[in-house]
Amino acid sequence: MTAASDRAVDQLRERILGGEYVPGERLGEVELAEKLGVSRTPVREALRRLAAEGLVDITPNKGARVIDYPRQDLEKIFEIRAHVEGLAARSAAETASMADIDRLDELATVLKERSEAGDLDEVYRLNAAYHATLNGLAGSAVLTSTVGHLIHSAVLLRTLHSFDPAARQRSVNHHLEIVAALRARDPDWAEAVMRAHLLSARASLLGARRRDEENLEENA
Amino acid sequence: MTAASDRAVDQLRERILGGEYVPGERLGEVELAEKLGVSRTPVREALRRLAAEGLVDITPNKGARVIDYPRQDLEKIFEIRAHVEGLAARSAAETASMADIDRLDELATVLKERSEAGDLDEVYRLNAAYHATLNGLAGSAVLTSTVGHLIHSAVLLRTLHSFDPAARQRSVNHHLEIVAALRARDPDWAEAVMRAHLLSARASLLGARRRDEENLEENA
DNA sequence: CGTTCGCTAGTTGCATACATCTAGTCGATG
DNA sequence: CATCGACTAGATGTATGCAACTAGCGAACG
Repeated sequence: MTAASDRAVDQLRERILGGEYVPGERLGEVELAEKLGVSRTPVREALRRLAAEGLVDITPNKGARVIDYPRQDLEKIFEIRAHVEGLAARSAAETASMADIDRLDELATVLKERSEAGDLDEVYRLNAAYHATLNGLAGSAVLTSTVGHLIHSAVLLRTLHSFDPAARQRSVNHHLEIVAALRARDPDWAEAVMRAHLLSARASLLGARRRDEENLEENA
Repeated sequence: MTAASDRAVDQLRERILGGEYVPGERLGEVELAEKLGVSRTPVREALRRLAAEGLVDITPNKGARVIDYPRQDLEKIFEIRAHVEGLAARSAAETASMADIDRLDELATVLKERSEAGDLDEVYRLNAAYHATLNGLAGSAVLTSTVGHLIHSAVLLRTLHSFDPAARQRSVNHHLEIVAALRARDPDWAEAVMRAHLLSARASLLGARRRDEENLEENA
């Protein structure tokens, strides 16, 4: 479970989150083993671990596929995140060090730049890093791993792609405002903004779905 | 990942949750393989899956141990559960069928009996079943699996053992009240009781810790 | 006497061979 | 001609052998 298996997990995760494998796509063991230059054993391990992270779905005797959540679940994910990450933001406001907050500030600032430049891929990465960092500051391994799964599922479905420019700007501002709340050591404020941030994302998602359905009707 | 591996997972989970292996205890692959009558491969699979469920902790090249959360994390777990299962109760109040509610009612009723009879082992089992059922009613696989991990960690540490009789009776009453809220189709009520239920459990936990520390001082 | 190096036993990680299951195709039969 | 069944290729599941790593002990050296 060292070199080979770890590398397999990292590479697979990156490829899945990077969109190289689309949701629902089959992930054959032998194919992956050849592509990664290892035997099937570490590949199996990797697939099991990714299943644990919620990135792939394994059916006995039938193999692994990239997970494909229904849209409804995705909305639920944002509701849960609104609560759980709200808690994390609250904790962070109470315990984070100045160095931690500075790091978060840096992420939020660069994120704002990249967003204004229209570099969506980088916005993804930074957004994930921002949330992962903040959740880590809550200082509870349980909380971090809990939310980790949820974030993966969301990134997977390219949530941000559905954002219209106005929503994206709101999102960027939320990130900065949360940093301000942390600096002010104000748990209530931090929690409230984080909740707003994620519920706003959820709303954008609903809007995107409505647009998708309308487009479908047009093309029908 | 069929017969052998599944059986291994089920047996190990039962033994861990049943307290046969205590937190921190080492879980050697060969030993388990012999005990379960299979080879090391399915045992390894099983350990990885249990790690995914949050029941064991695997360190590369050093093997698996039963997980051992610090008390602090346990409190965090109940905070998160209060939020997430609160959501689940809300959803259930909106969508559960009468048959579902009857099933939950049955569980809560038997649980009350067993609690009054002092049968704590059975109370554990029924309590876990009650929460698992209710979370399942929310109709979101994501939510169910998210909370599943959290519940495992809690059961693992024998939370209920720390309950004094008064707290246990409160807990039993909460279960029944939630059923009533579901029958009334009142999401707000259901959510509020569930939150109270879990925050009450968290408070009992804090009380138990205080008692433990006092006992330690006495024995010192 | 304490520290460090090397050895050894035991465990985990990886690769490979074999067993079992699934799905698709071809052919036989009503 | 349609349908059912057996066969076959390809995949996953399991077992086992070998390699690499960890930890613990003991002896040699400073």
